Amino acid sequence: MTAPTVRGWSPLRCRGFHAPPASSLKFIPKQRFRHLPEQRSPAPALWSLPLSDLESYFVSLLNASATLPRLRQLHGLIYRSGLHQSCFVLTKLIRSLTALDVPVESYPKLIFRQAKWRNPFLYTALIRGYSLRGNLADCVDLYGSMRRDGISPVTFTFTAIFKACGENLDLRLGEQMHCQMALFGGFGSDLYVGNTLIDMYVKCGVLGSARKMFDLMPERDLISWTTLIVAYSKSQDMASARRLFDCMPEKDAIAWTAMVTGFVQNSKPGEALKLFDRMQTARVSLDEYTLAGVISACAQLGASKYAKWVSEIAEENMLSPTSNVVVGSALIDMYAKCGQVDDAYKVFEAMKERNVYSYSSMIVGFAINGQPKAAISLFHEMLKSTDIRPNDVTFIGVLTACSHGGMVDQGRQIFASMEKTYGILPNADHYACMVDLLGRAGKLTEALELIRKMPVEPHGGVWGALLGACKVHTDPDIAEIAAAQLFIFEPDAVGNYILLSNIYASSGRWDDVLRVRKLMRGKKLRKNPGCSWFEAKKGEIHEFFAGDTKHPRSDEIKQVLDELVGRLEASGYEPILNSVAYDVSDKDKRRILLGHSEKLALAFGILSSTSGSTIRIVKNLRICEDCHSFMCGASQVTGRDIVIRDNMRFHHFRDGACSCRNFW
DNA sequence: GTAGGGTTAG
Repeated sequence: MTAPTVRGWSPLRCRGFHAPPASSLKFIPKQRFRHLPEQRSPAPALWSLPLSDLESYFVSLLNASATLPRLRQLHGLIYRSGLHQSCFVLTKLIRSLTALDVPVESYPKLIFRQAKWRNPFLYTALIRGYSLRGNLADCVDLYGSMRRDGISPVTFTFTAIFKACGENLDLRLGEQMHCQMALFGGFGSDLYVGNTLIDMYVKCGVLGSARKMFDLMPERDLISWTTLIVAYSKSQDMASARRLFDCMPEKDAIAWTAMVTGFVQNSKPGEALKLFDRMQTARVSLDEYTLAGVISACAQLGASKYAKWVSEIAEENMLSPTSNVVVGSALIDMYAKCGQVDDAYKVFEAMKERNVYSYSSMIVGFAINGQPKAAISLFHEMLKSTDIRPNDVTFIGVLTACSHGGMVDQGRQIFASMEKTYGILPNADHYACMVDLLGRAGKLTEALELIRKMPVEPHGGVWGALLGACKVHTDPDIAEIAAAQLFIFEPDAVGNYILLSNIYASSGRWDDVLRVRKLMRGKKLRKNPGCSWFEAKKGEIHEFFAGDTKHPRSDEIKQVLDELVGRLEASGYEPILNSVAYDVSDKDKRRILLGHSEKLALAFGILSSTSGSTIRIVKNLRICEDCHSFMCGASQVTGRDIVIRDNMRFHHFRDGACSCRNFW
């Protein structure tokens, strides 16, 4: 055992004494001290020390003790040495106990009750114990006793209580305690107290009060600034977050990371990467947290050039996906979102440690890339050969897989097992998956019934799943019900109006089509122009709009497209004219269909890429039926793999078939 | 005693 050196204690000052070997602490029978040990005569060598030295010595032992049996042992020794009269030692003991999972009510409270003297720190240690477990009522009770005993609180007392108020979202009590604290004066200028108050107000959802606190603080540190930046970004106010960030007198890696991930969480991956670039220019070190945010930004962009770039950065910074579970899981998600599910699985396989994030990302990755069987089998493997328990997101992945794989019964079973076997209450998102599962299988009435009976309030996702299924199965009546709800939840989402209008168009209900168009005009909503992107070999992105002739190689593109249409028609392709939601001539419909942006992108892809390589296209809107059948045919006659990521999902076209099994 | 992270379906 190393001799302790805390608080001026030195072995040299205690002639003849050496710290006892660990084995000498074993002589106290365990059960005797289960609760409070009785006093016994001290061991001579140790107890001959002056009390102040003993105190320091025990505190150093307590600081180094991380297990309950060891703390019990020390407790015994403390009583035998007479140190149980020292508030300092007892405070440390209570703190060490509450840092473990020892319930405050049992052991720590007993020590507190038996203490001969109680000072503010001893009270605070127990209050903090309650606070750590989110037990606000007992925190405040004890604070009351403390005041009745005539003991003045210290800064720690208030930080513990404010933390508990934040955890419990109890704004009223938080404000009350804030006023109480003001009566004592002085505490308000304490940095820790100020920062904890900012955090409390943020957690309680009153950003205004948090900002006021921040503005009133006589001095601020990195934590004050970062807390507020995160609060702004969580409430989708990136402009305020950015303003604060730019005003920060100095920034550390955590502040930079908070800002980068703020952009990611607010679906601004481009901004996130720009800021990350600045972070690197400023030579700020990065860690797994930063990288996870950057990888997530790349995942949102979904372009493989970023995948390569970010993998290199990870390696340069010794953050290998093999050994770092956070980086590994983020990379799995990124590759999956770039449509490179094989690369995602390579990362997954190579990881030394996996957790529920790694498994969920991989399961979702398989599910959205048209490999439902792989997703389900990975789920079963996780249950069978690991101790990792699925969480709500894992079930989203599994249910999505069942839905895309048409496995209705299996989906129903898994959905039922969520609560029964895993204690996870299905939320509205899970119901959306079930509606999707039933809807894709053509069970539209059953899906509607499920929504009407669900115990949680349905949200836009649930009705959207139903509307999507109505598109696949052309059911304008149920579509009307779903759309009516969606127009309430998402009044400005153009896609829903378009979808309903397309369903009407497919059923030839042109009057209704016009009615929806009028509704859109009334709300000043415009259909987003269809746009597709193709990433060329060197990573440059080529953009195509529907009917676009602006590309420098437009003539060649048209030539390739005409040639392709010829070959497709020879093998039986017939344009799906229903996909045009305008009441125009068939000739015009054919012309409009041929101008769809993904077809232009495909033609350019064929023109500019090496033969045999996969053609990857990203599209801003949902792929139409005609383009879908066109791509199936194109993959067959050209022998090329085509991957299209539309705004809903991935389509992997190979040998004339799509991974989505024609349901999307 | 106080600040940053990765997985979510239509």
